Amino acid sequence: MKRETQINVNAEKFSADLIDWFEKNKRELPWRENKDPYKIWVSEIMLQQTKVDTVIPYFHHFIEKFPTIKDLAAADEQEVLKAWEGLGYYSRARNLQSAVKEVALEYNSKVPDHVDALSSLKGVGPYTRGAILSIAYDKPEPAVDGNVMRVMSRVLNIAEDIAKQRTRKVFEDNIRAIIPADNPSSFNQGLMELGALICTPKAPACMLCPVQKHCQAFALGIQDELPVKTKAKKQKRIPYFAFVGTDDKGAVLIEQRPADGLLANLWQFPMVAKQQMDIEHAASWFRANYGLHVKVVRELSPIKHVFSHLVWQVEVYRIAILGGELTAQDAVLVSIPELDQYPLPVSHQKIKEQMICLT
DNA sequence: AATTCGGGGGT
DNA sequence: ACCCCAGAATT
Repeated sequence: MKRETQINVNAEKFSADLIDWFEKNKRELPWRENKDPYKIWVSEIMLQQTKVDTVIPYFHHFIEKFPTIKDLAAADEQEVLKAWEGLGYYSRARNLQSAVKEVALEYNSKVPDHVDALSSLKGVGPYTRGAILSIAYDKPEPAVDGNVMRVMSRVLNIAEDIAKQRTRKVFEDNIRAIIPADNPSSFNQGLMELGALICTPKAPACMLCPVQKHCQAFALGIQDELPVKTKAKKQKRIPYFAFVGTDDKGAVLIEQRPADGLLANLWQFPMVAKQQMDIEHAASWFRANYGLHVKVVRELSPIKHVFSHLVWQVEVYRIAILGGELTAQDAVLVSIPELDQYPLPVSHQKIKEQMICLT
């Protein structure tokens, strides 16, 4: 018979062993220095689909630049994106600032401590909501991320596909039945820490596991079979041309990407899908789209950049801007030092490095 | 329910 | 290559 929750574990003893291990073995992380809900919030957004080691330097810089809700609410989006440059999933940064503005305006700059108010904030989903409520406000709410699903799929022997959206609810139901009211923060963080350090995706360190005696998968010797997760499909490859152009004063031509979609509002060197333009027609394409008279100088090193769902293969050309008047709305000519103010995706940072080297 | 959003590191 | 990562928004 199938049940909503399958509590084949002693909740009290499991929690006690988990929390005891966490308190003794937790890593010292910058967002664990205090319980400032704003800092917890920023860290949770940065940590979405992103490893701790990657986040740490970004977190330090971000908090130094935007120490409080009011600072972030008052900042230019451009500055926020620049602080996020290279971290990826840039809508996180834009949604975070949007939500912070909402908190500044509607909640007197205090991060909400209730489910409904938190959920209404942009970029705050079920996981982040639970993380803020449990870690910043000590409320016994589940915070189910990939770590938690991996750990609990093994502890409770749950074989549902964790790639499915609805599976998260199964784990939330189970966590609700186990999470202790007196220390939900260490419980939730303990599950994640355990997933990161011991109960790893491959070759979990079961011999070092503080909750080994509670683990169904270990008892059955099936820890390597869990969790069950269907495979993602292959990325689509898209070939592009990109152009590094400077005028007679050494100013560089860049353009801002659209406000929606991939790398929204970031800046880039002019780029066009190969499918849309033949390189023989580059000069007339620039005349038509930018109002500029250009000449292709030579080809630089191509860039290959892999995203979650697609791959850019970019042929890069050095061009000279000989004249004309810039007509493209979202394009600007900037000096090399000024270029540092503009947030570029990593793919175009690579192109920028090539250009700086050759200058 | 499936797809779209980045980028880095491990194996 | 393929996998994963303190997921959320959109379609």
